[in-house]
Amino acid sequence: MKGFAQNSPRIRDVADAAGVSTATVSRALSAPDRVSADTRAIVLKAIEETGYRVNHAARNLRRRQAGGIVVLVPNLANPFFSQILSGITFAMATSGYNVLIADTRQAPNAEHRILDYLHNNRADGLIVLDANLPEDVLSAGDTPNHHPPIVFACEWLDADPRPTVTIDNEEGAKLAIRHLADLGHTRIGHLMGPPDNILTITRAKGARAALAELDLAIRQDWFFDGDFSLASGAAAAHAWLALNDRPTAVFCASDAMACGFIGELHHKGVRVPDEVSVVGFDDIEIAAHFVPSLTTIAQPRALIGETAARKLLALIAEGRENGSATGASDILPVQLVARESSAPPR
Amino acid sequence: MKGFAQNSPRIRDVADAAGVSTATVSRALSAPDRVSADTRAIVLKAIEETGYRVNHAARNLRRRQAGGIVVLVPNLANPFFSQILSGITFAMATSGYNVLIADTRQAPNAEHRILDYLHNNRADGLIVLDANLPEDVLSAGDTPNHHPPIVFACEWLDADPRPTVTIDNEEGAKLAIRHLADLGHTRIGHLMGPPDNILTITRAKGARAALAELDLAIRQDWFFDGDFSLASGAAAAHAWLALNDRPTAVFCASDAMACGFIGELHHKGVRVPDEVSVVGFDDIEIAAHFVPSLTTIAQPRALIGETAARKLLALIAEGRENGSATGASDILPVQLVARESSAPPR
DNA sequence: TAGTTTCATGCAATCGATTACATCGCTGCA
DNA sequence: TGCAGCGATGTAATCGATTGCATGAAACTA
Repeated sequence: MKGFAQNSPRIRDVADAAGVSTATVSRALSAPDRVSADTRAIVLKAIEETGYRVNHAARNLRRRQAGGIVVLVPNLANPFFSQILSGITFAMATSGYNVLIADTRQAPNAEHRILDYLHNNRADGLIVLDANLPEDVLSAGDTPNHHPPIVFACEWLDADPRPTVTIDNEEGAKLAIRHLADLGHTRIGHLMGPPDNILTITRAKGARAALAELDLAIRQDWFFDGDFSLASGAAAAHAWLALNDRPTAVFCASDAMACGFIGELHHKGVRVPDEVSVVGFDDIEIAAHFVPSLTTIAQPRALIGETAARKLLALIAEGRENGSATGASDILPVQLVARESSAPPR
Repeated sequence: MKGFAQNSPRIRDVADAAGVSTATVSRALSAPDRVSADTRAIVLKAIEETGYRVNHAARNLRRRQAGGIVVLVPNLANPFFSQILSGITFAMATSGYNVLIADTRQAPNAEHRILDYLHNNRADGLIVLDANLPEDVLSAGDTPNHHPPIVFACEWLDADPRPTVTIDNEEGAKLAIRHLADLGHTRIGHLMGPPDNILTITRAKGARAALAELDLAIRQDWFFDGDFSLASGAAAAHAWLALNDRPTAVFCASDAMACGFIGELHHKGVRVPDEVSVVGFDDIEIAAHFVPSLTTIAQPRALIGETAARKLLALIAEGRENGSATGASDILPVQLVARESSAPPR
């Protein structure tokens, strides 16, 4: 036995069964209006009877395409991305393209494998959720003709012309700060993401801008370092506790950090929002069920994935016909969701 | 312009550059010891110079394979699965196989597309994380030669001979119940998953067995219905509150439900573990940071994914050589992690 | 030294679907 | 009646890598 693929019917078998040529069968499938209605019916019946399935390898070879798109995820184990993936697969479901996922931070030689994806094999397009890839991997200018279309989602490269799907991060941060100020807080801190990350930078910028608008203090020691993770949120709790002069509210750049922060404070006997108010960012599913439930900036994760996928499909189709690759970018709206973790200061 | 793939070098170009035949180039890549060391070096250099990348469509066509494996996930948006996926992609990274993901509960006509995966195209193997697929889709007996190898992970079909990678669910449930009993609880309830799910059944069975061993009450009204989700945990909180005669501890079949349960009780002013102890199942990342931190049964999710992937690779390789598809199954160990959400009854 | 084996390599068929081009029969118009 | 035009279909080349078989050289055996 050499495998299971042995005796599966080919397009030739269908053609014979239907009494037509393979070309007609092929057309009945991929260009239905190029065959007469009668013939199409006969072919479809023959396909049914033989149990024929197209061989994608052959189709892709002939069409000079890969038949799939690749999603580069910084960390698959991070639940934040699962709903984005869900949106992507949803939008891709009817497209005929496969969805491949690759974890960019995963050994071994991830970099080499990503290059493999980029150089016009394996993928007809890419959705990149990680803008912190090695510089050269994503460099825009070089040999543009050898890259499949790319759409950035969530994260992006500054001053890069390629299309992106993002949310209004700056506005989100402002909403958070204003919300806390509205509650009466005047001493507001910010727990940031990883240093080089564009989201970190943008959200911190928004936070600063809002604080400035409101004439509130912007204190370096109230801007805590983190990396979006639960653990870094817990670590920030210690930093907060160590301060002599503490902010009465902290805006965290991710819900995960907010949960870690609150959880660790709880262990130390500090109550939220009684002693400190907390606002998160993302509105992950657990946010509504956390104790206390988490005030946060909601971003439409599934929609981000869906939008990015549709945009990529459009780019692929466009590139097939002519070369006018438009790089329009979408900015999806964010929304403040007020819950228990934020309250007026004591 | 017709696309980006236009002028990418073919194996012919490499052969010309190296002054050898295409056969030799091909062998230098896929069977290095069939060419002399000298030739191999020359070929590798030529590949480097030309920037050649194999065309996977052509390779797969010739090799009569799909070049990828498919993971069927019941719900991609559920973070529980992301770490399993992470383990799978990790184990697959060096294999040369692509990892495709498909959400089995996603419109439209998901069923049809799954059949597509099953019938020896697109995928050289499947990892199935959802044992509740339509019967006929996964029926074991029919036309076995037309199915690629399948490995079930997490969930499985009862009395199905195909290989599975699971954890010891029954033992996990027993650990949870015994832990609560050790703390002094005698009135213990169980929040279950979706009715037809094999995990629900097995964990409930383990819970019942442990309660029986300990001579504790097994009360129908203390077995709550759920579906593994946060929302169903919150709903169960209302069921618990509605009881006149309440259990002092509840073992939940998933961490998500445990969090939903605790969160909703919190809203109603009921404190955990003061008024009721809670034990979860899964040890998702947030469990350690929840308020209160969650006592739970840890299962090695990344390892499950990794094990399933390796098993599948072995099956694929095996099927290529001879037909002895061994169906050995792995049961990975679980572990109780005691945290704050469980304490002696008042 | 002649015969046999082994190793490295080349030649060319092959995987299965798509599609440019050719063909054929009709319709419609002059 | 004759011919352009059109729609439906067939023929056969093609996509690019792999691999069975053949070949020639080198190494080994008797």
